[in-house]
Parts: sequence; C-alpha cells; structure tokens
Amino acid sequence: MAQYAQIIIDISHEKLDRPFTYRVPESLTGVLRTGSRVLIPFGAGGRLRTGYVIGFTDTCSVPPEKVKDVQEALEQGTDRTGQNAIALAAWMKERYGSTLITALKTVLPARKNARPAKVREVALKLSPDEARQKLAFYHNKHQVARERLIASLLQTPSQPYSLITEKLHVNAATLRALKDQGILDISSRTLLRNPVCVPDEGVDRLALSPEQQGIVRGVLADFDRLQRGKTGPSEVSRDPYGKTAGQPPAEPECDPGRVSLLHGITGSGKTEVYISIIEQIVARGRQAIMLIPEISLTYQTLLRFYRHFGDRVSVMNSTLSESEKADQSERARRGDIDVIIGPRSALFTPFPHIGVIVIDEEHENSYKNEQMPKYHAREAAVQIARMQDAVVVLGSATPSLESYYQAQLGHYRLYTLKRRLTGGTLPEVEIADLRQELRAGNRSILSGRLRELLTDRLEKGEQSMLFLNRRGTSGFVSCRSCGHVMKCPHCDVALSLHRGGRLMCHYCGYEEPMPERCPECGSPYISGFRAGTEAIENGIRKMFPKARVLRMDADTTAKKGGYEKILSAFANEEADILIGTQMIVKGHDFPNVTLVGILLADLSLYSNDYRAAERTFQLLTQAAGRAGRGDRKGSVVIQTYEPEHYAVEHASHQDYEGFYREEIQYRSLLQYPPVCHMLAVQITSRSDDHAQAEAGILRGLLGKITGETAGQPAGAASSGGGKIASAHGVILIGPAAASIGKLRDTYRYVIYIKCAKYDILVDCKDRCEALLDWQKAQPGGEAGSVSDVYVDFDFDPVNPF
DNA sequence: AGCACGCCGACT
DNA sequence: GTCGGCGTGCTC
Repeated sequence: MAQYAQIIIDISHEKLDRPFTYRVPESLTGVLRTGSRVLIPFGAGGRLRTGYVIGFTDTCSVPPEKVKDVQEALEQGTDRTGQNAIALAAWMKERYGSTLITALKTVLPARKNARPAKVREVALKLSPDEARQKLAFYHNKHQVARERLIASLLQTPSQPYSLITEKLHVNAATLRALKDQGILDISSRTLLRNPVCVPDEGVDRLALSPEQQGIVRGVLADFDRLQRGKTGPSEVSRDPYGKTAGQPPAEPECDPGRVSLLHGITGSGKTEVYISIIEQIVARGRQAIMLIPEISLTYQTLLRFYRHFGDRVSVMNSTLSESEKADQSERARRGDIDVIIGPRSALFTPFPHIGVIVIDEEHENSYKNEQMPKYHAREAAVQIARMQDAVVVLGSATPSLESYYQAQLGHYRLYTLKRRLTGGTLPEVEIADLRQELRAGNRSILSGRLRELLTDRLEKGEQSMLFLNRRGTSGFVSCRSCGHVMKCPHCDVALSLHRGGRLMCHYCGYEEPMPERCPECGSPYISGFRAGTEAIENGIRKMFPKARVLRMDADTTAKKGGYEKILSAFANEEADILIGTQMIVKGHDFPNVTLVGILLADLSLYSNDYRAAERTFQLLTQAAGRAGRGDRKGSVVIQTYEPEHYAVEHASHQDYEGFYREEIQYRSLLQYPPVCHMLAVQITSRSDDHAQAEAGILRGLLGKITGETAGQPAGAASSGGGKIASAHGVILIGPAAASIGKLRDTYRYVIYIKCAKYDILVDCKDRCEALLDWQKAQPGGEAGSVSDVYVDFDFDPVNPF
C-alpha cells in the first residue's frame, strides 16, 4: 500500500512548482486517487491549502520528520479521468513551459462551488489630505515601502494587488498591516456570467453523399484499427512530473489514421460527416468532443446536433457560469452525455473514454490559448487522442498550413469534399483593381463594378454583404500638412476616430477629444484617414439613400446580445446591406445574400507577420463563401490595390492547393512554421532601457548556446556552459521591437528562435529561465536591474506579439 | 502565497 | 539596548 502521496500545492509560483510529499493517514488509504483534490497543511504555521495528488510512493526521499499528513480529501471520484488530466498537464508543462499547477488547473474540470475568478484590488481608504500626512510621517520614519505605496496610491487610488507586490515591491505583510490599521482596503472583484438555453426540435435523418460516406468509413476504419490490442485507456506515465530523460515531446511523427483532415469548401456538408462519425463512435460506447471556434456556434449547427443526440449532447459556452460548467463536467464524468460541443476549453471535458475529437474550422486562431499554458487545441487534441486511443478529425474550407503540411507528409489522412451539396454553385469572383479606379477618377470606397452589382441587388430585393478587412488601422487621424499621426501616449498605436469626435486607443482604452489643429505644426487640415466601418456606412447611406443598412463591428455589438440581434435582423431580411469586419464572415448562412464585396483586400497583407498571406487568403475565401448559398448564383467582388498578390489571386479562383503550394515554398525558404518550429521570447518592461538590455543579454546567451559566433557580451556564463548538441539549423532573429512596441506604457521586445527540432526550443527556454533565475539571485539592483523586466515564452505563436 | 528569521536604522 | 520594518529563504 502506498504510504506517501506526491502533491502539487495550489499556489502558482515557480518556486513551488514541484511535488511535496505527504503521508496518507489510514483513514484516507484507498480514498485518495491520482487527481484527487486534497487539503494539506503547508508552510510554517501549517496553514491549510488545497493541492492535487499526482502520484503515490512507498518510500520518501525527504527527512521523515518534515513530512506531514494529508488532512482531508475534498473530492474522491477521480479515477481514470484524473490520471488522464495529470498526464495531459505534465505534457503541457513540458511542451509549453508553464507551471504544472496552471496546467493542472486548465486541464482539470471546473468544480462545483468554485469561487468565480476574482481580481484582488488594493484601495486607499484615506482622504488625500490624510494620505499626504501619512506619507510625510512614513517619510520621516524612513519606512520606504509604505512611503512608496502611499505615494503611488495617491496618484492611482485603486490598484491591482499583484501589481503592488510585484512592481512596487511591497510585502504582503506590509499590506496586511496597513489594512489592519484601516489605511487600506483589500477587496476582490468578481466577474459574473449568465446561462443560456436551447429549445427542443424534432429528429431528422442524415442522407450522406457517396463522398461523405467514404470519409465516414475511412475514419471509422482507422478508429477501429487503432483499438486493436487495447481494452481501455492506456496506462499513463508513472512519472507524470519529471522530465524523463530521452523521452522526446510528442512530435507529429508517424501515427497514420490518428488524425484526419477534412478539406471541404463551405456548404460541402462537413457537419453531416462529423455527426455521422460521432454517431457511430458513440454507438461503440465511446464519447465525442466537438470543438468550434470561440463565438461561431451557429444556431443551425447546434440544432442539428440536438436533433441527433437529444439530451445526450451538451454545450459548453463561454457564457456559462462556473458552476454550470461544473455541472456539465459532472454529467460527462457520470456518463449522462456522450457528446459535448464547445470552444477550446471543452477539450478537457472529463469523459470516461473519449473516442473522437472533432475540430471544426481548425485554422481558426482562437484554438490557441493566449494565456499560460499557451497550448494549441489541435496539438492537445492529438495528445489526448494518443492517450485514450481516440481519433481526431480536423475540418476546414481553408486548412491551416500546419495541418495541410502534415497531410502532405502523410502524417494526417486527407479527405477532400469538392462539391457544394446545398444546390448552389460556386460564386463568381471578380477582382476590382483600385489603382485603375483611381486613374479613372473614382475616389469613392466602391469600385464601379461593385457599385453596379450593389444597385442591381437592391433592385432585385436580394441581400449584400460588405466586408472591411481591417486590422487596427480603422479611421486613424493624420495631418495633411506635416503627416503627423495621432498616437496613443501609452501605446505604440494610432488612435482611431469614433462617433462624437473622440479619439480612442483600441488597446488600452485611452480617450481624448479630436484636436482642431495639428499638435505638431498647427495646421487645421487634420482629419480621419482610411475609413472604418462607420465611415463606410455613412458613405453607403449617401450613395443608396433608400437601402436599409446594418453595421456590425465592435461598437455596435458592445451591447449585450447585440451580435445575435444584428445577425438575426439581417437573416430576417430586415436590411439589404450588412457592413462589417471579420465577424460577419464566420460561419453564418444567409440564403438571400447573392453579393459579397470585400472593400480592401490588402489591408491584412500590410503586416510584418509571416502569417499575413495565409490570414488574407482565409478571410477572402470565407467571405466569398458567404455569397450564393441559396439557389441563386452569387457574386463576389474583391477590391484591391494588389490584384497580382498570390493570396488575392488564389482566393479569387477558390484555389486552396494553388495557394498552399506557393505559401509553403515561402515558408520553407524562410524557415517558418510549419516547416520549422518557432519560439518567441517576449521581453517586457516599463523601462525601455531595461527591456533592451535584457533582450540583448538573452540574445547573447542564445547565440552562445546555439553555437552562433556573435560578439555579444555574455551575461552570466556561469549559469550554464556548453552548447546545445546538434544545434545546427537554429536561426535567431532579433531582438527587435514587438509589432506593438509599447502597450499600456510597457515596452515590448521579442526574439524569435527557429528550429526544426522542438526539444531544442524547449532547451532554449530552459536555459533562458536558468539565466533569469541566476540574475534574480544576484545581489543589488543598480547594474542588472532585472527586477522590472518580464520574460515570456510562446511556442509556435499564432498571434504576433 | 505567506510565515519565520536575521539585519539594520531609530528612539526611550 | 530594544522596537519594528524590510528583505530573504523556505515550505513536504
């Protein structure tokens, strides 16, 4: 019988991110399981903390007098699901470099009665006069920490707790003392959410085309084959925590049939294929997870699942409260449901034995978690599938380069659906060259051709969508005399002009009135440039006074339910024209729309991100797919200044393979993912100098350990000698200012490391962290001054930093 | 994260 | 000399 439990304490701090050994008292023998949540005394004073059991041992390696008893088991339940979660968390820690506890908390199901996420705030309880008195008092007494704190709170009376302890360097003890004296107020804000409900409808039958049936058969054959010789989920690693030497992180090596990629154009019937596969895998006694991008769970899709699975399907929505999410988890664990539909986080539904994970619109960026651990749902899904003998089905009309590349290498099965099932033929796509329009004297936002087609649709009573592919450049304001651009004082970003003549920063919320004269040269000729959706709406209303126009962007959807309201109004044909950004092209089916106009296709090309072309192609193809979904043929007009760009060109022919061939060449040439792996080392600080200095030091270290001969001064050679073995083929880029060089008064720099071998990148991260630890341990702050510099790591980043 | 311990300047 | 704050180290 195991006497000792290895436990991870629920405190997210690197120093504590290791297992602690506790004795299992007789009363708990057999009750505790791997994955159990327990109460344990921790630290001097033996305060009770929660922790998670990650394993058991018979002997213990720490002095026995130190070992304490487990106090209490909070939940028993977890058996296999708990082990699966821990193994998955260990994989995440390793692959994405988070702490085990943060990985565990993202992977373990939400708990009932879990307190909702809270943010602790510290507020000044004194009047400014009293505070100034205290300030003088502390100054005289040389109580520097208190003086710092009060001075800071005088400027900003309420600040986040973490900011004060980390940035302002004030002890938790000091804060508590001041709170007890009635000088401070420490409160926690809570974020609440509302539930949603879905009505019942009748049952319908699937009628699959031969192509669809072929795909279903293929996936099921792979599924069945992968079950051979296995009766249950495979035993997980004995050593879920440790870095077992020589065990490489799971690369997408040859595991044929594990993952299938379904490349199908819009309307080709992917959903029916998903449902059919899920149906049959459920019939084999297994469960299914269906992932969908963050917002785009369409009502239609949801209804189809309800019709097939009735109350055996459940939805995990971000609008669900924590306790509602906990209910879903409990139902899944108990076997009350077979299918869950939801975003990224639904991946961690504690089903007893998952059979298939479907990822719809697998190219979507929202599958990458932007918080720690920065996992990608696609990679995590494959990992889960490996651990539970399940299969993964990826679907998209425009697959990510990553997935299509794996398919080309033969690591993923590739299935293609080329025909539109829902009757309609592919829309006719035309390109409008805006340079020619300009030469012809047309300075309006609509090309002649788009204007002509729009008029035609209005006459016929058919609907149109106008899509503005904007990326943070909406309505910036510049001076026509000197070219000065109005920028946010806190971020390295142009301000954009909003209704009521106010300038706003989309990144930090800063606001100021639109100036009458240029603050640089005093010229009165200062105005908004390059229209946002709002300006376009005004323009269209002027051109077509009788048309009913709806606009959808961050402004009009801010109100609760605004998003659904606008979409349903348009679906009910209460408007003729819908104008919007990205959000109008995602997965919505409007049968009466026969014209789609893309106002400025190149907007997303003007970006230094290597994914710009891919993103543009995806957006254009998806936007085009919105046209002609009913029985009438649709038209698409792509307006652009760069008609010969390959992303525009291939999108106009709806030619994914053509685009892929060209794009993958570019990626190979420049060694970008998916040909390589890439690690972004993100360096941030309130001090530009400190950030730059640290970036330089890290770059020096990386150059050294990857065998590069650059003349960088080595910061701390003692923190680790020796080059990384077989580091050939490592490419270092930077340090360079991040794409947003300053955000909320914080300076941002980034170093990219490219390498075909993922473990070398992990090694790079570990070495950087070792250096950072060493720097922190160094006495004195004057020279190194590393304390206000933060370093983060993002593996295979999806969004530019 | 939070507690104990040891150092250091201020004050009766 | 002691008192009390501040920084550091450690927690099974």
